Amino acid sequence: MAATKPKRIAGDERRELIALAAGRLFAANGYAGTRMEDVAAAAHVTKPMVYRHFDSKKDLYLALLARHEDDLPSFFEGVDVSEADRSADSLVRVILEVWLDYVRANAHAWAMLFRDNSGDEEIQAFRLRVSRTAREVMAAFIAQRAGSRMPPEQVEPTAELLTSGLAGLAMWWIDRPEVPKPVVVDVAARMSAPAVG
Amino acid sequence: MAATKPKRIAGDERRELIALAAGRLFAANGYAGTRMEDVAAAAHVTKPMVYRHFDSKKDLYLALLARHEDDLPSFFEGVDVSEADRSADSLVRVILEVWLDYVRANAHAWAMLFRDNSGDEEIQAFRLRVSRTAREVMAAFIAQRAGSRMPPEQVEPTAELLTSGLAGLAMWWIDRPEVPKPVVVDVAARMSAPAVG
DNA sequence: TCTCGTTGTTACCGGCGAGTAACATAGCAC
DNA sequence: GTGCTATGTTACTCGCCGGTAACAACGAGA
Repeated sequence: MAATKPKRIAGDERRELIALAAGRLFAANGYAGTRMEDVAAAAHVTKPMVYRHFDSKKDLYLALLARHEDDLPSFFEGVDVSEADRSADSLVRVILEVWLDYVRANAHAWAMLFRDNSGDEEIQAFRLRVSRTAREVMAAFIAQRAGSRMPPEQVEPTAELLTSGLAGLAMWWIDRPEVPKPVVVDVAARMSAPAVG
Repeated sequence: MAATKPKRIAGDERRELIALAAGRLFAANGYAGTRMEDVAAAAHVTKPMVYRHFDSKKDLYLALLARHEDDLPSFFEGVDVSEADRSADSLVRVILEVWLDYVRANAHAWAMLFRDNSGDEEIQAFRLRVSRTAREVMAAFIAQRAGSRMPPEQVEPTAELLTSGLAGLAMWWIDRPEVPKPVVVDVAARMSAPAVG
């Protein structure tokens, strides 16, 4: 739409443009919620061009996931490992900083790898609402218990970390019936302590 | 297939059987990965029966989500709030116990509300692999830093809680560009401390 | 026993979207 | 200029699956 005349572009370059567009769409709308025609349109091409570069929709999606997976370890390279002069706490903070930079710079990749995505807008909205409620309940609890010891602007992100972490821990436990409950309680209690201890 | 003769059952009862079967399938295979015909078969009925009780596939899915959402607060009722004689830490542990009981008893509901589910088996497998790798890396880090202070069987669940929590925190931050990075670093560092401090 | 509403089935429609065949042309090699 | 290949398009096919019409029979109540 920028150019009325379809511009001819080298294959490898076009492939990158398609991958880029597809990454955005998949991250935003999920696998089922993204149509190949949309991908093509977003890359300013038509469907057969997409299929010239990727065998199938799943192939395209998995290719993107694989690429992002390969990129992941690269963020470690940013960590300055001259930790001799660093306190333990300081090292962790450096790692977290680099990690957050990576996340910001690769939001699409992060979303594809870790964000939930049913593909349906209404369902998405419902789950967002549930998550928000859980976060609010948790935030209220944290504010009540950690109150004065935590800056207000840190309450919500702390609540998000805890609810997400506990939800993940729950799934982990569901998949491992052999793990005794006290173990999980101990873990959850210890990790919750900085927020609600 | 148990009975060769199709058994006649009261409407409300049938509706519950369909909801139950659908819950299992949706939790296991996700929204896109579940066909209405499968739901019907799992409830030992045919498709039109499902549509007699639920207007559409989405209606069925949302009805289940809504039901589970309504059930959620019920687990709080199990908490003995006579906290006067309880230490702060003990109260948190009681809450966690009750919560875990709820999770075990309602695994399908929990999975529908919080588990990611693309619907495609291969994609699912890929994401599981990425999560497992992340958990392993984190577990190694925790073992190295918290080493002697943590029982070995608690390392993996702790790693799972942290990776899930940080992934969630990252998504939260991506959606809120206005939040300054130091806030997120502070939160992540404080909450990580019990594991890697 | 006859009726009628409820429970159930078989056998279909229709559309959406993944994937493709066949054709068009830009532009480099010579 | 004259091919020849890589890049691009139009215009389809086709299967899957959500949803439905039409019909069958059970069994409670008269």
